[in-house]
Amino acid sequence: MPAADDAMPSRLNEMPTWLISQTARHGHRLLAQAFAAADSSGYQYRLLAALEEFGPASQAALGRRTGIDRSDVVAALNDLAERGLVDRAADPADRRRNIITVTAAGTGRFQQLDSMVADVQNRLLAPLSRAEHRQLTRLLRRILSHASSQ
Amino acid sequence: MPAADDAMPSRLNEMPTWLISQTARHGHRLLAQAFAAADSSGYQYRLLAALEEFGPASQAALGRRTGIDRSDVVAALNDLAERGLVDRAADPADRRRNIITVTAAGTGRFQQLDSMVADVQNRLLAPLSRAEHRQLTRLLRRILSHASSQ
DNA sequence: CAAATTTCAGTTCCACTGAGATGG
DNA sequence: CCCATCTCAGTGAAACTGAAATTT
Repeated sequence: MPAADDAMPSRLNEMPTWLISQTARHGHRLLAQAFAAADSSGYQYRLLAALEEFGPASQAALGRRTGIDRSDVVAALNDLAERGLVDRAADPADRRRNIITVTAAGTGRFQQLDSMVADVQNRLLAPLSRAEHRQLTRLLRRILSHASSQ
Repeated sequence: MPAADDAMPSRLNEMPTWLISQTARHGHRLLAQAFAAADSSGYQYRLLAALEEFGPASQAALGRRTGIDRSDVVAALNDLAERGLVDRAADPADRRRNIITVTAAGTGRFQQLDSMVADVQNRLLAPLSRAEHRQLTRLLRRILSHASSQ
């Protein structure tokens, strides 16, 4: 975090990578605080979101959909399962796989986390108008789709 | 990194914090690769930039100006000093302090790193026009100045 | 045989914390 | 006595790697 009382090198404040990473840091801090206060994590939220949207899935599929590493998927699902937010069951059709399913409690939890996350978005983008908000997401999506097509 | 062949939960792709952090990740990867190829680091670049712009300074001041933690400043300056890119000298006026000064070699190195970094900016923002480029930095600065005034 | 899945153990990078030693 | 500075050691989160066990 740049100190308020000491000027940053001016190069940095004009540099897109710097502005983007500072903004990402700030957003990440807001999210981390919110998840910690809810005794949860970004991994858990992302896994629940994938399960809500696509239905039951194997752990490997969840990892691919959420961009979470296979090892971290295991750990986050252990936590979700201990809390009764998801069920883990062997797949009868392919015994290498576990099929992960959201429980009713998991759906409730997800909705709670989801509105918390939406609130963070609003706080982060508070200084922007709706039009600017859309402008920003449009520009970022352009950069990302160009990046992934490389 | 989201897999190309598996759809992300649509919520995530509409979420500003997500888009910002993915973009930051991509920029960070590009920078890390470039710095590694030049056998340097982002910390070293930031420290050299602060020294170039503001002149000799104590380690604590460098840390405040660059947003680098005091511990990490020590380690990065050790590396820069070993390579003869900066000089460390005790401050005669305040013997708690080290005064850090860039050497001529350090200035040359900085200019080399600086053009490398500029190249990364251009590659990251390649899909945007100049006007969009300015638009993006303007929006991010608005978010950050609002964030730091909280 | 090769390939995919789950799991565990460990690594790397970055930001940060705590504490000691020195000095103002 | 309190505060600032420099340093070292270590912590914690996030992303990742390697390899073993199982199954396809």
